[in-house]
Amino acid sequence: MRNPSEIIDAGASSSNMTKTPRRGKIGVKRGPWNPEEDKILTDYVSKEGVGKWNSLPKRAGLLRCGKSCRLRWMNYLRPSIKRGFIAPDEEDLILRLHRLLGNRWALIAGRIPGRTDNEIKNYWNTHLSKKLISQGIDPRTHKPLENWNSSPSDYAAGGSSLTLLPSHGQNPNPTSIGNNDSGGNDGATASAVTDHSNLHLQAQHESWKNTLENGKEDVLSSFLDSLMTDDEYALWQLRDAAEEEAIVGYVQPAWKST
DNA sequence: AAGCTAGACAACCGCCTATTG
DNA sequence: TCAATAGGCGGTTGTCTAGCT
Repeated sequence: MRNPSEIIDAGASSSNMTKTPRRGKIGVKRGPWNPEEDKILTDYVSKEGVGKWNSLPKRAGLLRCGKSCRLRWMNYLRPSIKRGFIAPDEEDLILRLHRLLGNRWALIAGRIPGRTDNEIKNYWNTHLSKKLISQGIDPRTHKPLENWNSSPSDYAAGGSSLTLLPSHGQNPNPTSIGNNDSGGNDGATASAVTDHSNLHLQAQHESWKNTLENGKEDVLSSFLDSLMTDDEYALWQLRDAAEEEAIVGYVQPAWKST
């Protein structure tokens, strides 16, 4: 949160303001929203609908920039938003999705009803990344940290129902889309990626990556839906979808290439 | 009681992409 | 085809608050 709301005034200077904004439009209020502003925005959006954010403040009578209005609505005022405690199953889903998608917060939030990208991003940065680190797992790559020398029992610490080590005996540290380009500590885990199901998961990720890059959002969507229940099922679903939609040839699935 | 510190998270910023004229 | 604009996203900042010393 910021200072008590401030309005950027044309005559303001760094000497007579408690804090000089890094940048700001004249006559635009910044900082925390108050209940009156929330009500104005909520009333306006419920009457007129969302969109045209840039002109909305003027039309609604708010001294805010359009981006700020949009953010406030999307992250806090939308009726569908579920706030507060993140349940263990939600946490587990966030971890699974992050392992696949990396820091694609909006994409992750889209699969978790009632949660916003900002909320998930904050939760990740303040809770989950630290939890993974404490368990010797790199939160960016989901691979074991190098030089992490805690005892194995520490992996079990944490107390939640996290499914950090996926069921079905899959590779616990598959490549994380978008975050694995640097290579890094592959040596520590290379030997682990040997069994059949691990190959399946690798194929799953590779294929999904290709799918995303080529805009097959419908396939991606069904794939992500299936993540809610079962990774292995997800693999088969993706595979079937890829075959049916003739992605084969369009994008060669990883399981076809071996 | 006062000061300090770390955690939590709302809000802002800059960049990128899509859309429109 | 290009430029302007709007919308969306991820990274980061900075304040508040609770817990500790």
